[in-house]
Amino acid sequence: MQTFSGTLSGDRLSLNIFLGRLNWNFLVYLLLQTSKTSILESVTIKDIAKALNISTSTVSRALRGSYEISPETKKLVIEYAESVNYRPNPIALSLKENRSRSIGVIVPEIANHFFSQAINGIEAIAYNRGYHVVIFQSHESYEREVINVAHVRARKVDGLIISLAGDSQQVDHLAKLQAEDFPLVFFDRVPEELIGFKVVADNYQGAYQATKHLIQQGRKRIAHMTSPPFLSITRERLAGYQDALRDHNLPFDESLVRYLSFRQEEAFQAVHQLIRDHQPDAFLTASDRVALNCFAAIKETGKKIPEEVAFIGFSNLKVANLLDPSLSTVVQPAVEMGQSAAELVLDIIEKKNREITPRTVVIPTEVIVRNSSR
Amino acid sequence: MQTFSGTLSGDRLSLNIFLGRLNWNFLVYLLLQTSKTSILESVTIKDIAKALNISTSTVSRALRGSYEISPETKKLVIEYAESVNYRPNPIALSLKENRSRSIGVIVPEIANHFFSQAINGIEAIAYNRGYHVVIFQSHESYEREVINVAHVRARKVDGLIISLAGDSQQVDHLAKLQAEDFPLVFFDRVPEELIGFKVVADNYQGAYQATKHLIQQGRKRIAHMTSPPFLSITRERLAGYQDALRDHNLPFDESLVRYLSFRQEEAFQAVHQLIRDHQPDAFLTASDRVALNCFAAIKETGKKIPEEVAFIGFSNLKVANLLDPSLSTVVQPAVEMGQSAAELVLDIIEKKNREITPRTVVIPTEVIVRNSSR
DNA sequence: TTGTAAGCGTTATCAC
DNA sequence: GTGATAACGCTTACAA
Repeated sequence: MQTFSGTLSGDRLSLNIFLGRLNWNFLVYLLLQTSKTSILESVTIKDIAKALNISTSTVSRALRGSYEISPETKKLVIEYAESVNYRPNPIALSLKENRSRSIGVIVPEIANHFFSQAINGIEAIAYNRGYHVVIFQSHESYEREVINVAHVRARKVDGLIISLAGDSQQVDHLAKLQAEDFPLVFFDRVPEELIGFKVVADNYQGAYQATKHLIQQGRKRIAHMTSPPFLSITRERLAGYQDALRDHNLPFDESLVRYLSFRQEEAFQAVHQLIRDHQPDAFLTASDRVALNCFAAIKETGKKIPEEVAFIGFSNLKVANLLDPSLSTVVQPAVEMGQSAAELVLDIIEKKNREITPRTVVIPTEVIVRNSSR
Repeated sequence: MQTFSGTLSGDRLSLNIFLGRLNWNFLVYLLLQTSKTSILESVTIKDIAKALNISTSTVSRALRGSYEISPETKKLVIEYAESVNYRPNPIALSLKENRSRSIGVIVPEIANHFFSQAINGIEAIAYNRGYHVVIFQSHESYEREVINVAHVRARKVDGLIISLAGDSQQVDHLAKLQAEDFPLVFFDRVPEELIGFKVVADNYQGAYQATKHLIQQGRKRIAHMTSPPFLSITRERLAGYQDALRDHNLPFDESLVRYLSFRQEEAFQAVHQLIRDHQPDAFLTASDRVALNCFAAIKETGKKIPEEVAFIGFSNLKVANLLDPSLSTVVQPAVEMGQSAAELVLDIIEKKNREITPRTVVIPTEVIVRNSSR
């Protein structure tokens, strides 16, 4: 390794060096054209440095537009980089900077319109702000959720948006993240026992308005088919349902409430048993999945909707609408919730220094009534 | 930087060094207990090496169970690593090995049961074989697809499974991947102009059987609502439809065929116009999305299904079943297709040397008839 | 059996 | 204004 600075002079020598550069350039150019460009390996900053006979640091600085590089060098580097289709290696960057310009999302299930639309909301915001989104599924299992959280951290995502698995009653793995100041936003299915950043739908109002609507339709025995009792969404909706009954002087009958997991047979059994033993004249159902399961179950019993039993579910507008335009719905504001969660987590990531204080963002729900005839 | 090899001798000096080691260990141990374990940074091989006063290479080898390490050292390292909850940094590994033990999946839309279930199939296989799955959406846009392909490569995924965007009539970006010998499997929406690895449903048979069924029900004017004409799935289904008509001596009436994009209004208009001007007595519809759009549109016209018009669509069993148990379906074998694609791409990745020759895997479809009464 | 050092692609900190 | 060098975490020749 030699440095010639100050020892080089005279036309002849410079000329040689100049020729040397040209040859070198040409050789590298050929190499790039053949092996490099066409085979898997991609162009690196080093390749550019060699080709242009300058140092990698200069290339790096030129590419990031550093002020200390001369305009000519800058131009040369940038144009050459473009010509060989240089792309910085995000993995090398992640290793160096210990971050990945990406956020993780853990949802119970992707094959669920609520979550897939929420992901669309998240992606829209994330991409606008220069982040990638990496998706993980817990499949409603606590264990997989824990594993996913570990992966998310190993992959050095800069933040995490999570909706709890139906199974997750322990939240130590998340408390630990919080303790480490890792940017974390809870989404839809949030843990009540942790304070932190949360984005939820206005489940209380949704349930209240839907119940009120059913009552105003003259319904008196409104069944409430809902999710597992330890989820906060369950409790909020139950409260809205109860308050609406109370405000309209109807009794709260516990035997009209059923807590369901997400399995289909369970909904079938519960609906059949209810209709047989408790004569409900209306159903208010929770979440996308539960709503669909119950809707199918009711249809199967042969009861006419809405003539014999009214039906209104928390669900995705699109799904409900497409398959039965008469289906009234408490719209789950999936996309908006996703957007809000993404904005929140990115704000936390980027303003890491000036602390933001934990807060809960409540996205309004809307009750869409499709068929008010009885 | 100094080397003492050969210059160290004498009891006193060794003793000092030994004491120095002990102190150092203790210090590092404290550090690990406090800052390292509890704050974001995770334990590295270096930390372990320091703590145990051995070299990083020894640690590395011990952890991967190399035969050249003494059993005692191995035990020591492995136990210590466990005790501090060491996890190898996958990013560093990716950088070193120029691969990531992950496969990319590009689908048009995640909020589509066919694709989200296919992803479930892919994930199941991939995880079993120690790979991660990274999901990208093209949102039916050619441009986004090209960008996604670039990202996929930058992220150094080891292989790619792709279902073309509704928009993608050019496939240069994929031909390029193929030319570079990048492990690539086409899935469901495959390019006809490229030879390569493909996994598709048996669309021809599905359409043939469904049409045959409708004919046997006494239908004579069967409309075919399908996807854009340049997609191979479209052509295959059309062929099945035509052949079934021919085999049963029914005329093929071009005015009963409609090519639809994936937008809802389009389906509505087409259905209304068909019913008004061409009196179809049955509908055979393509893909999940088109099927649902058309089903909703038919319902809206007020025509009774199946009394006035029969309906059978290529769709996801679960969706169709849940929302209308009477809906007959050509089942899209989403999960199986995903599994098959994953197996294929992993085989290609892992047997990179002994070449596998391109092939097309055809997954059987099944026609499920739900309501045969007229 | 173990240690040293180079390298994966990039940037930051020094020099000069 | 530019170049050497170290560092991010890990593996692997090559030495010892």
